[in-house]
Amino acid sequence: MDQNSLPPIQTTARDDAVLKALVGFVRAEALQPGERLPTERILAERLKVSRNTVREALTRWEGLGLVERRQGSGTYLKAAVSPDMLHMPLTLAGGNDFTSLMQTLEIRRALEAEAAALCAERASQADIAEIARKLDIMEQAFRTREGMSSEEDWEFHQAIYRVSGNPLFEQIIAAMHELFHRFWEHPLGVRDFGHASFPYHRTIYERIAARDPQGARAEALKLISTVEDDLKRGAAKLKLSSQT
Amino acid sequence: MDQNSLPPIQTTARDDAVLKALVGFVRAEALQPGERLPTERILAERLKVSRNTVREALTRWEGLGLVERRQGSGTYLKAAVSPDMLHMPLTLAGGNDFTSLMQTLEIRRALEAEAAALCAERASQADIAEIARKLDIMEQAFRTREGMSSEEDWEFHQAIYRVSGNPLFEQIIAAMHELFHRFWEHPLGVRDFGHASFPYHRTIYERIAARDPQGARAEALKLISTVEDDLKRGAAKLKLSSQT
DNA sequence: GTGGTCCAATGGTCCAACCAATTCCTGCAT
DNA sequence: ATGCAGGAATTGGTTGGACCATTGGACCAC
Repeated sequence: MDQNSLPPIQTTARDDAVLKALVGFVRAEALQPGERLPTERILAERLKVSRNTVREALTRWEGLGLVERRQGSGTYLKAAVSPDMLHMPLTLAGGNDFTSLMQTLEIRRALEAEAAALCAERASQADIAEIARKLDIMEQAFRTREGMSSEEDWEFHQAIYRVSGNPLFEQIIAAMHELFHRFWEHPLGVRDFGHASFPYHRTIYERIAARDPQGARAEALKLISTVEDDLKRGAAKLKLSSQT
Repeated sequence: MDQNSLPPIQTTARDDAVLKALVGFVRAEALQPGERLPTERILAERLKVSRNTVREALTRWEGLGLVERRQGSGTYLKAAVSPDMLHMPLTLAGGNDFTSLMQTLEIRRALEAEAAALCAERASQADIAEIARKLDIMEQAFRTREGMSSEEDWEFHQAIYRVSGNPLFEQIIAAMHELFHRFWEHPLGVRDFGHASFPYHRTIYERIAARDPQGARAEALKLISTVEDDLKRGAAKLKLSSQT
């Protein structure tokens, strides 16, 4: 017998019910990400549950990154919701050491390469133009400020993830990017960190514009490899300085 | 001015502090997954916070799958915790439909290819022998039972992830695998689902044994492509049958 | 305009009680 | 002794009400 044919009965599931109702509300009102949803007090009154129960439900959504709560202001939708969402919370035991950064980077290499390939397959002319725009901004920032800019660089890559047509790429890499962000400035004391990756941004774009998935994948792999090299260089330097 | 030089200050972070304290407690007591942690009332008293605050913190952990709460029994640890965990809650819109499966598969293709390449770089002779063993088991199961076996196939791939030296690969793919396990059996009614992927398991192994990262990556990409084709075939079939 | 003050709205925290599920122990019947 | 019904204690789930801290806008003096 399929054990799935007899799911456990639900006697009480207050907060789940609250979330279900909230999904219905968001869809009924056609709320977009960024908009504010009703106050906890109003929700509690309307749904005939305690405010604490509402809060537990919202806490869960906050943990999933679906809403953001701002004291004194309200609760705001952060992502689109749908009745049949699947949640896949991953918790990775990792630290701030060299090994963790390297492992994270390997994941990013995998996803970056695939996203670039998919992007080259699926990009419309408008998409390609948008990526070109982000590339220009990034290159100008590079020349003006004499170095890689986290912000504009990140925008460029995000554009690629978005055009790939698969939101999971952006979600996963965004989570890792947050972890990386503090080191992105001057990781491990390497001054020109990221310089070597600069030219590959344009080559990736060119392969995408040429609708060449294999080429885009190859260039993305090269880009991440330069970052890995920078990281290794920094680690070696750190090891050396600790020996003195 | 670097906008990072003025980060937002943190005035209150009660529940975060609770979780931090809880991490310390778990490590101090060397609690293993499955063990019970103190009751909410005791935690509230010890930490000098309200029980509500404790509950909000535990709700977050429950959402992340770190603990399990059983009414009348207690709260139990479900996974190892560490001070510097990285949380990556993924949400895929749409549940069991074709699009979700496809998007998940694209992520898997990215990770599978990279894991195979890293595996080819780093595998020791013992590692290669282990993978060969898993491959033999899988191939025998295929011939005996006249079809792909989820179990043995999964074991083979897991072995590759493990040898890649990066635990993140296995963690991420395992989360997705668990989520879609029910569909891996006969997804969308395609009988011989996965048959086409069979020969590529051996070719991947051969490229790994030959220490050929590029080749291993290419073979892994081919393997996932066959699965994608199967999926598309199933979707087309479904669409056709729904039109009658 | 600029800056300051006040105030209402809103999320954050706290408390005390009760409900519901679970666990465990007691005591009775066998 | 054994087994089992039944109740008491434990524990998470829910409720209602209160107060605190932050926000953002309205209003005002300069």
